[in-house]
Amino acid sequence: MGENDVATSPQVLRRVNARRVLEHAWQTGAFTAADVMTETGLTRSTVIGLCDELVRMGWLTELEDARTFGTYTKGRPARRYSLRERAAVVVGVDAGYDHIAATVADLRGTPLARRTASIPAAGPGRTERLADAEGRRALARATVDEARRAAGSAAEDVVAIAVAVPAPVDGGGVSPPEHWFWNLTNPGYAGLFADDAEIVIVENDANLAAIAERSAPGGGGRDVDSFIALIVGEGLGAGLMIDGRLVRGRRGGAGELRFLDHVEGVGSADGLALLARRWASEAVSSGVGPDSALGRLDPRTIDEAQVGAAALAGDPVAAEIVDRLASRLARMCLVLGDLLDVDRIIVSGGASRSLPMVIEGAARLIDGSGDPSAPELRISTLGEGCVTTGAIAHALAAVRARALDLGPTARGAA
Amino acid sequence: MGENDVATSPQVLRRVNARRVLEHAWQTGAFTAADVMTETGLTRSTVIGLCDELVRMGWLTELEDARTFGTYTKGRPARRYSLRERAAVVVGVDAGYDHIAATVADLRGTPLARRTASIPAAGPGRTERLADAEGRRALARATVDEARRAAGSAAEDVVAIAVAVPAPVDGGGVSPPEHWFWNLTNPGYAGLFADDAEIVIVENDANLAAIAERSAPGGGGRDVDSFIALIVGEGLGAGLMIDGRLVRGRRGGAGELRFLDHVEGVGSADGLALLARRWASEAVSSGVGPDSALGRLDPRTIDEAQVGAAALAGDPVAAEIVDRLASRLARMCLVLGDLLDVDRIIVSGGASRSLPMVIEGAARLIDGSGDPSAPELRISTLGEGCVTTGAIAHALAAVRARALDLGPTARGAA
DNA sequence: AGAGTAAATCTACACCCTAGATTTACTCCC
DNA sequence: GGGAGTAAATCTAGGGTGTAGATTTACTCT
Repeated sequence: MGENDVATSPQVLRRVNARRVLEHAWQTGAFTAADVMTETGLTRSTVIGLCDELVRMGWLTELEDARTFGTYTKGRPARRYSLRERAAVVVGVDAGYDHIAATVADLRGTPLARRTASIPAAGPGRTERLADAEGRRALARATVDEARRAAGSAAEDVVAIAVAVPAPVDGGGVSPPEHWFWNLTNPGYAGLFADDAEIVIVENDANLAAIAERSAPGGGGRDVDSFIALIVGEGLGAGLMIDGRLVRGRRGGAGELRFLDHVEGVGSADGLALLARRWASEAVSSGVGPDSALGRLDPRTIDEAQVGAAALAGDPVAAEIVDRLASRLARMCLVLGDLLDVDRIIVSGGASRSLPMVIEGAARLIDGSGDPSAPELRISTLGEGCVTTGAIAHALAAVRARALDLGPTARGAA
Repeated sequence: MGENDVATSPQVLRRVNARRVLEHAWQTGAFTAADVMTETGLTRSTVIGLCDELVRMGWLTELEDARTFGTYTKGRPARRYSLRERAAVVVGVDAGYDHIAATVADLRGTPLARRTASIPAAGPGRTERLADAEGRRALARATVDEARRAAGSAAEDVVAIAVAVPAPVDGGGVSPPEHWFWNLTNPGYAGLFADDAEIVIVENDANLAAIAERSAPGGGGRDVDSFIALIVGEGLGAGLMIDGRLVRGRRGGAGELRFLDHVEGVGSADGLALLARRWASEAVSSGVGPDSALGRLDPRTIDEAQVGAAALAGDPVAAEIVDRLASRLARMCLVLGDLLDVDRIIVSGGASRSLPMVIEGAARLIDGSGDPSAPELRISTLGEGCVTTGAIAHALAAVRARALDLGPTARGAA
């Protein structure tokens, strides 16, 4: 009755081996049958059969330039295959509170085009943002479409979309309803893009940052499989990568840091940027000595970058703020490191660049704590695009996992 | 050259399907080929072939009493198979600070024999224990051997041993060297039992409690796959079961609660029993009113059970201690629940029985906190044997995972 | 004893992989 | 330019594993 339903049979083997070959292609660039043979232990006949099948499906291309390419020395030249990077594209969306960015990437994660849109503040006070839920949905869709067109891709080429939001997200892409901020920043993106791609993922931004760091050069890497990606900016968010996998929790809320309200020496989950501004503004309002350049700034528009710059220049008021922030961050990291036993905490987000001395100071405090199990604190090497990189990586991982199930319709023409 | 090494071939399928059949046997009791067919989608021929193979290996027995058993109505009676529960035994060891208990169980986890030994206190002050590392190793071995003999099992019948210790443990069964307590309570059990069974596991006790709760009636269960097992007694330990799997951390230290030192309203990772005694002793020493029965006790030997009993009897001093403990526990649970987004926190360990009002009080405080994401606090339904149950479950899980690899020598006579 | 029934067994047959012989497509060298 | 030499590709059994469906078997019920 069912045609391609159960099939607990030899055919399963074929699928398994096809996956292995495709996975090899994904990790390696151009390759020959011999490469796959040594890695998988399969016979040449089998490997070539599988490769041809994958070519027919559209996932691989045959390169046919063994000679042109320098590798060949003697003997019959090997057929060379490689992943068809442009068989489809994925879109990584960073949908923050004050901006939306969409990046289109090929199947290796190489960015093809990027479009960003910022959501303006309601006033100079920098707190409320203009766009409501509906506005955000429209903006997200427009930004994604623009990026896709800029990449020269058709709508059917998009096989996966991953959206990063600064809110907890459950397995179905839904954020808990209890917090207005979460409802605003995740206004149903899963439903919005449901028809645009076979795979649609909505995920917490810090979780995606953690995914990005896992494969980053200075990040998790092969040896380090327990770490936390901490996004510091206006707020705080943590992505928990423990034992090589993401810890999400019941409704995706693992890594929420409200509990810092109750931690001595921290007291709130406010971000470093927010606090730097607030403390600087307070200090200036109540008057600072003439040796501080901060005193010449307007306390209402003071900026965390200004605090960071002043601290670097040796300003005593700014230095004190940096110290307070550093000890706060250090305490936070020690607490998280103790409970979750991670090797490393990797900091990204706006404040990691505008206030580098805070991270450095906290790292020194942690090193000096004498705790042998204390985590190592690092600044992300990925910079601004950390979250987007993670979204693309996550989307690609989903594509890889389901590659053989995806209908050929979704993957452009051969 | 190698005989049974790679084998990326049809034979793999056979293994996969054999595992599926064996897994069915493990979950179901007596079964027929038809049962497996509906569950796996395999053909009768295949299923029967696999069953016969598993019988030959010793994992299954054929029952041959389709008629005797009431089930049969019409048609040719089906052959009935079932797991050979006594094909091997596993041992679960609860190696605490002040006691060692070994339970021998069959392949379904049914306990066959149990032997316990307590490690006496060095003095009436109840702090230091007599046995050193070497003494503990000897005692553990003796207790395991006695339990095994009591179960009527030969040494070769033991296929797996799981040891629960109140210390963090890494993947190799080793505890971090930095803490004397950890070195004392895990004096190299992995090496000690290495030759006694094919599978030797050393694991943190709270982690094993979490494993036990997962399959307990009131515990995790199918619907709840994020929860924390909290062991309260002299100290505190947490087993983190998030998204259906155990969170262990770099060196097994996830769930260590030293960070509570820095949490307002908690302040230390001391256990409820310890604090109950300390606070009661302090209160009595500094004098209590005549309406408190505690005043008649010797402050040096006062016991947490006495505090619990007094509180139940309405003693005001005890009630205040209980209240303090409850608010401490509630705060702790809210912090853990917030960071890890768990459905439930399940409390076990000595203090959950001697101080039930503390748990109840904390549960009320959490309910009353108005936090919609707050976890539900429950007392474990497993009682004393929680850790042992988890050790057995964990050992069995390991056996099931590797069943087909285990040589037939390890599994008694047919 | 005979009909009815459902499990067990038996008999193709398709698929997948391996192993080894053979062929092919090159380079290198005289 | 025409052989070695070489390593990949291809071809040809052959074994293992599953399904599908006809046939046989072991019962119960009448």
